[in-house]
Amino acid sequence: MSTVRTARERARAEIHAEILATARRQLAEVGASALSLRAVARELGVVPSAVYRYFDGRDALITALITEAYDALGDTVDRAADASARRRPRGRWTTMAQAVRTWAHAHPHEYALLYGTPVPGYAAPVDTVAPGTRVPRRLLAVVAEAHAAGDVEARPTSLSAASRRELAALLVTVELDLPVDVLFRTILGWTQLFGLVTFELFNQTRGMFGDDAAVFDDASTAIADMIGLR
Amino acid sequence: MSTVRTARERARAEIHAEILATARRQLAEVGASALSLRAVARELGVVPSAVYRYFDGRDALITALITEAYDALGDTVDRAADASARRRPRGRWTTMAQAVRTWAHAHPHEYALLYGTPVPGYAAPVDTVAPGTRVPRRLLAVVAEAHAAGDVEARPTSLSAASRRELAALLVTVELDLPVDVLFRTILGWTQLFGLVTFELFNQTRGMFGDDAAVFDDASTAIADMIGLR
DNA sequence: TGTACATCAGTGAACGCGCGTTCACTGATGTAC
DNA sequence: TGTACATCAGTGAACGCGCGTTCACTGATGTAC
Repeated sequence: MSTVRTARERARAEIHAEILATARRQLAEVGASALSLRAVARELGVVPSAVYRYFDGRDALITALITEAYDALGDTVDRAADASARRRPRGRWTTMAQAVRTWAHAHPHEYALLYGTPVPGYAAPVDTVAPGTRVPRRLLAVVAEAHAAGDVEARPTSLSAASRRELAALLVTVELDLPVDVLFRTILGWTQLFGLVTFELFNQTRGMFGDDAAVFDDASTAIADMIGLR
Repeated sequence: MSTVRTARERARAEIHAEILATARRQLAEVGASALSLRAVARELGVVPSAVYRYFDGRDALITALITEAYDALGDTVDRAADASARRRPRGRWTTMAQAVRTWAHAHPHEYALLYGTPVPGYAAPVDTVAPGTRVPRRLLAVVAEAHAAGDVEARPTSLSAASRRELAALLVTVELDLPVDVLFRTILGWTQLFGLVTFELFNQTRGMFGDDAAVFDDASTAIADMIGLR
């Protein structure tokens, strides 16, 4: 019950971290679907069953990696948003977009784990939902700040009654003061952004452009304009 | 050398088709990464090595499935484009978008095979590239028709010199007469469309809306507007 | 400070599973004369 | 029309692999008195 950690506790925390780090390394190398508990144990120089002292099994390991990855990307986007806090909303958006793209290219397998085909036989538990919403939440928050400052152009967007209802409900959930149209366009921007990154990473744009980065640059600006950010 | 097919030839073609059909069925059930040559053989009531008479191995089987799936989606979009040939470009676009979404929801694992995480250890051979470009080509063709008919709004789009160069080169490749801006916005629309469908299918929008279809409807219209289709 | 007991990290062996691919073979189908 | 040979679809057995998970165990660390 003391705050002093015993040697055992310290060792435990350390090895827990080492397992995660090794799993992360292997994820980066072979991808999620080829990630194996046995291989992690092997690399750590430990018998496979030993890992069970720390994780309930392979699924628990993957869940931990998903959470970690969502948080890593979330931190990246937060940093981009914070660093550009004094810039115009349009510039903030493109800064965040760049951050997402750069992270994705630096961590393709982590990105695939989050935004690619769901791992077969694995059902994401509730624990991963909250970190998974960090990026869209932050994007929305930045747009909401811009809106509050009068920096989002009004722009007529045709929406069905059903959509308006869905979007209004969502606004209540995220607790933001935003016109339904702006929320809608921001969601479009969010999906557009990740659609682009996914296409790039999964080779759908293969050979389309010699310089993907340049096109992405203009694309993220175009998205900011579409949303109406000034 | 005769055009009359021997019994052997007919049997061969039939079994080739049966293997593919079984593989397709299993793909739909368990997904690409869990697709197993042995399981296919088992379901066909044949010994695993027998499949090698028809396909060079698991990768060849997957390649065939990818090609098939691209063509199935390509046909679907072509049909949507043809069926809406007399409508306004804006309506054609949303019709095609709906077709993509409907097909994806009806064939989630096929969709994942095409647009999800690349299958680990599998390198898509050149054969799959051509069918893989059918959809974007057709989308572009429809926009080009609209442009020729004066049904695409001019709209200033800021593009870097590098992007303009890339896009101009692409225009030459696809052999279309289209302003660079319109090409750019169409590509954005294409990625946006698939970004939406992917997010929906891979559960990124989980619990965001009660009625995804309604929002998608408005989204595809918004994309058509963004492109400038009348 | 020293002893007796409880905790728990890591071992080692095993279970049961499925996979892709190879290879020598049998026996039916097709072909040439 | 009938025979001899060539082709080739499918068999059966095997190779070698790796996987996740379980369980009884040993021995070191921690705790209570």
